[in-house]
Amino acid sequence: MKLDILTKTETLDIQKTIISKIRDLINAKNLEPGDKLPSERMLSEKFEVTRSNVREAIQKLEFYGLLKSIPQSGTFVANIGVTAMNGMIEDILRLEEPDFKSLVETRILLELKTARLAALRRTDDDLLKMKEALDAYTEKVLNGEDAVQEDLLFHLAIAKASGNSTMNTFMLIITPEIITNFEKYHVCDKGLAQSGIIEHQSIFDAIKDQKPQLAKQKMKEHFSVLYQYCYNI
Amino acid sequence: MKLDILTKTETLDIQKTIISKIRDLINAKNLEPGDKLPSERMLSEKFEVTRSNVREAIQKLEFYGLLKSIPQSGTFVANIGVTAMNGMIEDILRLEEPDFKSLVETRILLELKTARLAALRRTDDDLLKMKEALDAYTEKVLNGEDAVQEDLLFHLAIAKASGNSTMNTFMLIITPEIITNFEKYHVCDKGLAQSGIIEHQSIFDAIKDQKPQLAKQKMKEHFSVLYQYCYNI
DNA sequence: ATACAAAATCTGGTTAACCAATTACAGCTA
DNA sequence: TAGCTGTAATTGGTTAACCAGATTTTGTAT
Repeated sequence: MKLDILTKTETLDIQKTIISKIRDLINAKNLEPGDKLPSERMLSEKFEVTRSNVREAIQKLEFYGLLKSIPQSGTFVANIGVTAMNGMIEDILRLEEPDFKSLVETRILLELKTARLAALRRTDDDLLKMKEALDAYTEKVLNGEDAVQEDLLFHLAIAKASGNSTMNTFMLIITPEIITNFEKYHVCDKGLAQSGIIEHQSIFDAIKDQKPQLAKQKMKEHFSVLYQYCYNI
Repeated sequence: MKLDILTKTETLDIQKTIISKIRDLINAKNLEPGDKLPSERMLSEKFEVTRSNVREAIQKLEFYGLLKSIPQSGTFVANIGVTAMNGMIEDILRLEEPDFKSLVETRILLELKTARLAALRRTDDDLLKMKEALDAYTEKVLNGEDAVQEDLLFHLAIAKASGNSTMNTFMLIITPEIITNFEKYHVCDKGLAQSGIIEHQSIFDAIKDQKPQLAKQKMKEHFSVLYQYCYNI
């Protein structure tokens, strides 16, 4: 198990090394947007690593929109100049694992906004989905069961109703990590679920009645405990 | 070229099919958190697809924190129950490509916050990095050159100074798409760069002087044109 | 029957050979 | 010489064989 972690960080280190070598190469050759990178085989030979490693590194840079691979043709520099390329690669290399405080802070930011937007834009279908999630949550809590999942599904339903696909995606990305940390730090073992029913209902009503400011306010109150907890960690 | 696009969407469809089949399987077998999925080979045989396809689908679900692969052991359901699993997979399947409006909306949300946080938390080193980015931007603009890259690097420097790694990551994710769309819709071909210098300087000063509310306000003014543009698309 | 050891099997990950499409270029034609 | 064509090399992607470690099964001795 310990070995597994070791090899994993080792793999990450190799990837970071390759990424910085790709950056150096782009700088050395003064590659502009649209220019072609050397082939994966050449890079793997030049860097003395396997082609798989090169591919993974390229895919990561592709995820961040810096490169673009085209089958049977080559890998190309995206529509970003050398300056932005250098800056962004440096940022990517220094990216650290998100801490819990950072996750909660971001979640609150996103959810205050999605609640407001949902009140403005929710369709009737959105409302139905939110109602279903709300009922499922309420039932679980009243039965004294654990309802962390239903809790978050209600929040995801709001994100969906916000009509903002980017925020929806970001909520999906942070949700599992939030759940993990909740369980790790036992955030929800504090009888918050009961009061949660009323708070969720208030948020739902505000969105249903299309009152954006109220929805945001109710969401803020819902998170007040989390705020507290976050600052005391 | 058209074929390329076709095969790409086709690949995505296959992946979505596999993901939903994995969901069905988790439901059918009532797999709980920590339970093991069938091996990749069995899944590829059962679903009548290649193992590569199965691996890609699993990796996607791993990215969203729903599964966890352990070498030489198996793929396991993460610490998320069936309910959340079902809801999140449904959301992931329905995720659409982010539209420009959604991107801009999210960017503004993030940047108002990172500006405020940067004013509260920036270190002297952060300040130095921001100053460098600011000077690079100013010089380019004064020389009449295109400075979109330097513009965004300044904003990324702020995100970094915010001390929130999640928001920093999200900024990195949306920045290239913002750039692409800026060029696509010619957002910046409007002589905004000149006024941008003053606005950037104001933001920098507010962060330097550790005035969070002012930093947020100045950032808001900086984005007012973008707001306008976003609503008129 | 039980405890333990050894071997066979099964796992995700890795590697290298293979593929189809693209590209570059040599050579032919007009 | 200009333009075309066919062939060979190059490309990222795919596939199947392979690897090392974990797991299960099997066999043996107590």
